[in-house]
Amino acid sequence: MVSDDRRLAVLRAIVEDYVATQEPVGSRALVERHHLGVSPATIRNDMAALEEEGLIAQPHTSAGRVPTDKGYRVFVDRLAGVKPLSPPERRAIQTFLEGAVDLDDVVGRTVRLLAQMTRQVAVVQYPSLTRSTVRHVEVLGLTPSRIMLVVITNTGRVEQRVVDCPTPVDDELLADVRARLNTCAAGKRLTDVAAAVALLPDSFLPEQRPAVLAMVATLVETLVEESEERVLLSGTANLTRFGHDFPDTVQPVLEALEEQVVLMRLLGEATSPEHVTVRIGHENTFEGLAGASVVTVGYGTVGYGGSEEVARLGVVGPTRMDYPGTMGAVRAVARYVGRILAES
Amino acid sequence: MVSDDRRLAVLRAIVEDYVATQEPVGSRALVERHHLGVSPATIRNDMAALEEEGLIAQPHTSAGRVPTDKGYRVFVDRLAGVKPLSPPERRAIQTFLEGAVDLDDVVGRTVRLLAQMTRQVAVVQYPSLTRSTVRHVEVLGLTPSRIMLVVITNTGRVEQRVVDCPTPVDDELLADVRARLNTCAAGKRLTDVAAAVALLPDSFLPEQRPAVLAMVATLVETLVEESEERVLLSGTANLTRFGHDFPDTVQPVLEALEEQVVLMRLLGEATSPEHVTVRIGHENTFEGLAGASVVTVGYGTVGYGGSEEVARLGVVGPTRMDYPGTMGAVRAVARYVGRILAES
DNA sequence: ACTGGCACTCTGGGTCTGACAGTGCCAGGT
DNA sequence: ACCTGGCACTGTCAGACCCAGAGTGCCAGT
Repeated sequence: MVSDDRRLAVLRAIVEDYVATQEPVGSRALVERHHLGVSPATIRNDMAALEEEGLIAQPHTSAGRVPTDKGYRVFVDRLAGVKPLSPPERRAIQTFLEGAVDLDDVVGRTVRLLAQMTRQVAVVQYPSLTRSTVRHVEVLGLTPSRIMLVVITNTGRVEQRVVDCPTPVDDELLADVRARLNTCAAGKRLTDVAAAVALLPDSFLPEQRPAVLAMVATLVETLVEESEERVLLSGTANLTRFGHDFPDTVQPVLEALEEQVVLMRLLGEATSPEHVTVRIGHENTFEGLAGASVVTVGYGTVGYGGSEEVARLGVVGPTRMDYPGTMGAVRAVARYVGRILAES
Repeated sequence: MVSDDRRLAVLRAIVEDYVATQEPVGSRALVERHHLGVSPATIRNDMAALEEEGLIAQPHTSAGRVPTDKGYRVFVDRLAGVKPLSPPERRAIQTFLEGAVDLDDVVGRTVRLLAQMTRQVAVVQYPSLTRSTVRHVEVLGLTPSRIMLVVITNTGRVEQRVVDCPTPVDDELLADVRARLNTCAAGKRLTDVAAAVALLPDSFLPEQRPAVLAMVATLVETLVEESEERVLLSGTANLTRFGHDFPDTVQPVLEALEEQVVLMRLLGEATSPEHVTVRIGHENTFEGLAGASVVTVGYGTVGYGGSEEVARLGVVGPTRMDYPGTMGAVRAVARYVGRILAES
């Protein structure tokens, strides 16, 4: 059918215009701006059909049409590509990220960059502990019975925890534990460390065992707990830009973004780890985000023979967002971050 | 003068009512709620005098009066005390904070707690590096020419940085550097470390010197740079609660809060380190915060013979806030955090 | 020094109106 | 079978208008 093609063209035009103007778009404006070679009346028929299918809706009788969540879905899936960035933009990303001095700085710069580029709220997950490996375990005596454990991962992340040992630990034992912990754990994936060190205490003298047990237990606990990973947020001020229909829209979003758990779910629920994932409006499981869309993608170290995803990043914005542009920005930033991480 | 006393009482009543109702308060309502034993007309005279002094103002002719920034200032300085918390509240603080497992957790819990208690935006500065001391420096070889430095402070904070050395470094040299760095730096205040390690490279063999120099330089740089300290933020959703006169009020505040620099200034500009400091409206140097008040206080380790301030925390809210209550909450939280930090 | 009374002024909310934009449908043309 | 022009209909939005209410300032009286 010829009309099916045109209907989709109309949908695309509606989405584009609505995103640009923020106002319901009518049949006349449509034929004027997009040089479809037909009359408004014809468009109206197509619009009626689109509305029938649930892809667009009108706020009230005799207002223009507005895309529904489902309409955006079709737009994203079938009508829009990912808009690649211009070379200058790419250069800007690269130079900005390359200035970072450590992992915190990389993540911090990334989140700010993303917020600024998309003019929306950006979310970046710290590189995952569970998928990365242990580079080194350090054991330090603070006092005879207080030990500090420091774990350093191959992504440059550092975790530390203080342990209260039941019995004092002398320097010799300390060095011993350090050495043996490292032989057991170094190079292992964090998820595998628990198994690797499980039998370690047995190889120590009985009177040393309680202290060693405490340390090992804390180590394992640290790795497990911290795999509830941290996320960084930036650009909340951008939310106020669409503050016309305020607090109803912004308040729940802000609240959602303050909940670590919700954030993690947002990032985690991606269907495909590799490609840019878009969740539109009610597709979000958290109801406060019913009016928001989330665009995410995995990023990670690429290069060691195949890409391995380490964590995710993305942005949160209103359903009426520039999907191609946002997806392009998110994807580009993810690639560059992955590259930076791989280098360090 | 007897009337001077009453005038202040009127000011207090106006502030309290306005904070409670968010609406301009008139002479009639005043005499009804606060049983001042005089007639509205008398109050009106007092109000006229207060307005003369610039302590209150009326939004338009024939509306009630609203406190000015200057009025709040007088209220805070002369009329209001710090409202102590109830014992149950104190217990709640304590148990909540005691559950923390490491420094990040302490700071994270603190900021969330403060936001929740005051129902405003909370800001907590990480315990300062510059005022704290080095507990341990760890030097790790990642590859022969890539070294990772890890600094652990007495507040439990960890900073790490990767160094690219001009020449390869073998394990022996590594151990040597580690040992000597620690003898030089351990126990020193971070600000003094630069001086303490300045001469260190000279004691190494000429061919080792470049590598050692690189490490020392990075170490010093880390300590200096990171003393631009980090701050944590929570409760931005609370801003929407007074969203009546929206974006104009909230937008600049959100923007200000995203700027690390502004945040640091906010916390840093306190006049007195020990006591709760309140900056009201235009007293804030950042103009985006002209409609906001900032309540801050220093916190730190107490106990080692005298209290030493380590960092600051506080909240940001509208000028029309409950000052006594907010000040009480801020002070109480600061005390408990200080105690927790001292213990660990 | 305080009070009651009075005239004045401004805001806020309610209703009403006309202009406007956009639709749905129908009848006619290709 | 599809497109088009025309027309009647419907809802929103902005402006005009008005009234009631709240609050003030001032003055004369106690």
